[in-house]
Formats: sequence, structure tokens, C-alpha cells
Amino acid sequence: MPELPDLQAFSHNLQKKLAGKTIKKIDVHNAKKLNVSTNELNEILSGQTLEKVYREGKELHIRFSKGDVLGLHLMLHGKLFLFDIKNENKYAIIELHFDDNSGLALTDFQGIATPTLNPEKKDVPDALEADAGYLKKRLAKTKTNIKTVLLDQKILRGIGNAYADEILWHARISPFSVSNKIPEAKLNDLVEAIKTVLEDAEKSILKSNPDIINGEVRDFMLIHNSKKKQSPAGAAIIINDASRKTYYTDEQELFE
DNA sequence: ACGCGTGTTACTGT
DNA sequence: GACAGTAACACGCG
Repeated sequence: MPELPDLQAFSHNLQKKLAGKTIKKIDVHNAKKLNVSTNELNEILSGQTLEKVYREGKELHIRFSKGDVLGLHLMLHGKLFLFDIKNENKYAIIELHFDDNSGLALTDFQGIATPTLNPEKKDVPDALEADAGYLKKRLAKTKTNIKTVLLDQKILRGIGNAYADEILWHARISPFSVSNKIPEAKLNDLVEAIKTVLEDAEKSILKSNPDIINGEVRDFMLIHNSKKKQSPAGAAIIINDASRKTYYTDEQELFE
């Protein structure tokens, strides 16, 4: 549910609240896909101090004093909670207990949020770091529609369904455009829109919800927003029903 | 009160 | 092999 700007805000706040705390114990309740055993996780992380929380693609990464990293992928419904002594939130996946009796819980009613110890480094660039040259080269190699490409974590990491729509509207490119038919000037607009839309969203979220560590804020979105009927200039918002909904307007140029 | 929404994987079909 | 489409995961929320 949370997308890149939400995760960015969470990592900012978790960093503020948790940096300097030391792991006492980790309880694993329902982590089907955790890549190590509960014992191994505790042996490696217990006693280490939390140094940094940051975002990598759609994952939050927690780095500890000996360099080990715990990655958390929230998937659709993962939620983070801070607690004192005991976690009372339902559907716990994993709980980190710190030496001051505070803790961090990851929950997910669907049970698919995934913790990973020392996740592999990825070659794929993050949405906030990709440069125009890379995207142009990569897009020239595919005739998939551009929205699918933006959502493809093997091409660009971090963009989800709602922000893909928002970005494409800002770049005035139809989501159904064929990737390798989009002209150079439009690709520059796209690269620019990726950065500004995501960065501005993070600022909006932190402004309205300064302490946010779960859920998502979407009320400022201009196009992917079920409460809106029109773009700022008055173009009707069209909703395409597929397995994931696409919101767009006829202000966006179709290249095919 | 019931239908919508979100990421990923796995799979079928063209 | 490239690409499209769908189901499953299963509940909170409005």
C-alpha cells in the first residue's frame, strides 16, 4: 500500500526514533520467506546497534553497527508500529526488541510482507537515481507500454501503481504509449517528472503527517485520486479498469 | 454492507 | 523469447 514517498517518510522517522538503540531480541511470528532461521537472525543481530534506516526500491533497510542489514518489504499491507515492552498489534510478522524495552513490529494481515537478512545488492537503479541516458537506452529495447515499464522493478526500482499514473500525467505521456516510440524530448520530461513527483510527494506527506511510520497519504494526488473527476486544467480523468486501475486524461500524448 | 486497493510471483496464452 | 493477462495472498476501510 505505501509507495516510494511514503516509505521515504517512514525511513526518515524510523531513523530519528530508532538510531542508537541496541537489539535485545527478535521474535519471528510469520515470516514464511525470511531467508535465515530465527536463531540465526538472533545470533547475528542481537547486541548490534541500529545505525541507519533508509529506503532501497520498495524496501526499507535497517543497517546495524557490524554492517548487517535487515530489509523489510511491506508488500501490499505491511504496517510498522513502535511499541513499549509488548507488541499488541495483530498479524505480527516480526518484532525487534531493543535494550530499552521499546520495539518495532512489522505486521501484515495477509502474511506476505517479507523480512530479509542482508538482501542482495541490486544493479537496477532506484527511481530517484536513474539518469536520462539509462532510461533512454532501456526503453529503446522494449515495446511494452510505458506504465508497465515504470512498474517493472527489474528496470527501475520503487515506483508503484498510483505514482506511475501521477508521473505519466506530469510528463503528459499516455500510460498506453509504446516505450520505444516515445521521443527523446518526452523522455527528458519523464525523467524530470519521476524526480519531482516523488520528491514533492515526500515533502507533502511529511508536512501533513510529520511522524508517519505506516499507512499512506494520497489526498494531494492530482490524477490517481478517486475523489477527483478532472485534472487541474479541467480535463476529465479516465479510469481504465484492469487488474490495477490506471487513471489518466486526454492531455497525455499517445505514442505508438 | 459490500467492493475496492496494493506488489509480487506463477502461470497460461498469444 | 517477448509480451499480455489473470489469480492468489485475505483484510481494513469507507
